[in-house]
Order: sequence, then C-alpha cells, then structure tokens
Amino acid sequence: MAQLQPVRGTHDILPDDYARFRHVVDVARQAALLFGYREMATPIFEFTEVFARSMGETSDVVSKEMYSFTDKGGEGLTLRPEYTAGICRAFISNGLQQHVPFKAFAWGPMFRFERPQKGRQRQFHQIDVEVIGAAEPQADVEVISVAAEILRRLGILDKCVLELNTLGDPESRVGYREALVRYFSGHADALSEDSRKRLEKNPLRILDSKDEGDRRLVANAPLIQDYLTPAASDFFKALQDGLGAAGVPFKVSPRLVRGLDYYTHTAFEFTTDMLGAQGTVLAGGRYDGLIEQLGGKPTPGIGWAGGIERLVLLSDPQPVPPRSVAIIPIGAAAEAEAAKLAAELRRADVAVELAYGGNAGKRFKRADKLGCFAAVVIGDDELAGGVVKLKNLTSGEETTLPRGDLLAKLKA
RNA sequence: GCGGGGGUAGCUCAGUUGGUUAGAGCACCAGGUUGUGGCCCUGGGGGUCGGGGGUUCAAGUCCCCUCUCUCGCCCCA
Repeated sequence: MAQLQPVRGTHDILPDDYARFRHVVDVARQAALLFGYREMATPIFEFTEVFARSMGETSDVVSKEMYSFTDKGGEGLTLRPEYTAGICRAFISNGLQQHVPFKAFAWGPMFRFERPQKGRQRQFHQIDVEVIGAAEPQADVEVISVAAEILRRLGILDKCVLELNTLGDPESRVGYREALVRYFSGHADALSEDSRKRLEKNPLRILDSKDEGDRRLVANAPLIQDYLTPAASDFFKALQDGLGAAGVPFKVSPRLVRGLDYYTHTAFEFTTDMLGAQGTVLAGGRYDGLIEQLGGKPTPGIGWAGGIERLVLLSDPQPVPPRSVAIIPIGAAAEAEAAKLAAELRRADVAVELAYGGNAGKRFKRADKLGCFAAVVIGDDELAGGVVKLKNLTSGEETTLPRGDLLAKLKA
C-alpha cells in the first residue's frame, strides 16, 4: 500500500454517484414490487460449499475468482460472487417450500477476483430477481418481463437487445453435448487453443468464442434445437409465445450459453454494444436442479442478476437536486429563532439548510451553491414584527410575511 | 492469468533536444460588501509530478521494477 487508496477493483461511491446508484435500485425495487416480488437479503458471506456446489467446482468463478478465507473458528467461508446461490440456500434453510412460488427481489455487493475494467470491478453490485418453486414457462415470462420493465423505466431498454436461448433439460443437454464434442473433436486442429481446453471442460462455451476460426466452425455446428426432447421443445415454444403476448421483443440466439453449471432450459441476456467488452447488462436463466444440488428437495427455479454499475453507466445522468430552503439568521437573537424555525419546518417535511456560521453574504452564497429555491431571512427587524422575509432565489423577489404563514407558503 | 495504452493541483489538461522557483482553466478560501446570492475585480491556499530504484553535474522528461486506471483476451452482471 504505497498510498492510502482503496483496494484494487473497489471504488468509493460518492454522493453524486450514489444518487444514480440508488436510483437504479429504487426503480428496480418498485418495478419488482408491481409483479409481486418482495425484497429480502442474505449474508454477504456463506460457507464456501454453497457456491462450489451450486455454481460448479470447475466454473471459472469458483475455481479462480472467489474471495475465500478461513475464519478464526476454522470455517471455510467465501464472499458471495453472486446472489442466486445464497437465496436458494436461504430457501432451504428457512423451510420456504411451503411458500412457493417464492418470489424475491434483492440487491447488494458481490465479489469476484477479476482483472478490473470499466464496468467490471472486484466489488460490484447487482440487483437480483428469483422465483423458486415454479416449473411453468409463465414464470420465465414473468421474470423476463420484470427485467424488461426495469430497463424500460431506466430508459435503457432501447439500448439493449434481449437474447434468448434454451439449454434444454438434462436429457436434451447430454445428447447435445455429445454431438458437440463429436463435431468439434473432428476439427480439433482448427480450434483455438482456448477452445481445445473448453472441449474437455465445457464444450458449450465454444459456441460463443470470439475467435475467428472458431466462429467459422461454430457456424456449421449442431444446434441445440435438434436435440431437444419434445418436453424441452414445448417449454421453449411456450416461453416465446408468452414473451410475444407480454410484448417483450427478443432475439433467439442459438449460441447463447451460460458459464455456470446450474442452468437448464431458459438462458437469456440483455446485452448492449455501448459498454465495450462488458456488454452483458442483465442475465439469467432457469436452474431446476440447483436446490436439489444444495441438499433441498427437487425444486425448480428461475432468476436473473443485473450489474448496477453497468446500468448506471447506461442510464442518463439525472441529477435530482434536493429543493431545500435556506434559513438565514442575522444577529445573535435570530440564531435561536432560526434553529426553532428549522426544526418546525423539518418536522413538516420541508428540507432546510441552516449554515453553522458566517455573515449574511456567506450564507446567501452557500444557499445559492446548494441550489436552494428560497431563503428565509430573520433579523432583529423581523423578530420585532413577528414576520420573516422570504426571498425567491430564482427571481430575486422578496416578500415579508407573518411567521405563522411561512409553512403554508413554502408548501404551496 | 495474458497482451496494448495511460498516471503532473480536488477536476480537465499544458510542460520544448533532460536545465535553475512545475503552470493554466475550472473548483476552493479570503477581501472588495459585518442585512442579501448568481456576475465582476483583487489576493490566497493547495503538487511526495502514482511509488521505489538507477543513469546524469542536473530527471516531470531517459532506463528498470512496482502500484493503479484503461482497451482487448479470458470470464461474467
């Protein structure tokens, strides 16, 4: 630590930025509430197995990106790299199977040891929506609709494209995986080095490789659609019909895959071309096997997470200056009266700026800088007359009115 | 983890082939105005030139290491 800096990949969120951050969370919460989702939170750290067992030991996140440590009691713990695993754990821990479908909205910090870039930090924040205990494609439609509504309210839906795919049920996936391995093995010498590794670990990932050579091979690779069981195929059809009915535009992307092991059936991503390599703004899918993997009874689930920092980068800055009124006392006697008046106004929900000191000139300057819409001046003359002077800081117009009329005037 | 490009005041930046006390604009503070803001004028405070080491009579400037931001890969929200 050469200087007093935040840890690499972490950032302070100062008031101006926090207002935008907060706006994203508020809009998301409000929209989720409209669909019947209820806000909750889980701990920021969990036993390491919660993530290892759900996301897959071989996934990149688990194998090399987690902030894991042993606590003083000898427990192996991990700072959460995502929200889904923790919410599923909470579902099991609290016996929530009697409340299905369980619909949750959550947000908070996540931690991943990655190389930082714009829109990618080691501590980052996500909004998250989950439905646990619903096997119907209507749940998928709803969950995606919530996401679209949030993006619409943030004014960034038209900057994004919804890409949709199905990974099929486990039965479909086994057959498809075999077909892919067979196909790519036949062209192994033409594959990139990265993709040769993926062939063993996660052949599906080859499908979204950015390597030119890989892409040429992928173009002729088998499609998941041809390996879907009738049930999986019907499910995907129902999802698309449902989205159409809900008025959510989408694009089927046969090469869209997921990096985490727990996904089945639906996979989707809202992506943008405005954030460079960090084009995924909000993504998720169905995870019917996850609860069981964590030790619960077989329970289907679906959900998504959205990166708050990325959403903030896409949304237009909209400074919402607090419209407050400045009280400006002149003279010692007025100080006490100003404090009293400030308390009264604040109790009545009027935002008040009361400087700690300085003469009238200083205080007016400060009121102006803070964007106050009006100033209330109290001096010896006003005290004697039981009045206050109200100055409109936009027009400069001044009026004198009885102290008792001030609240009503300000509220008008 | 791999490859490329940057770090000079709170912010945006200038700084010549190495050369003496490192500058500007904005912001901040003070005064002009101890009962009136915005505009203007005058003055002021602020810099380990990201950090460390090296070359040199002399380093913001050249070399090495390191930290960090950034673009791409990987991965993902």
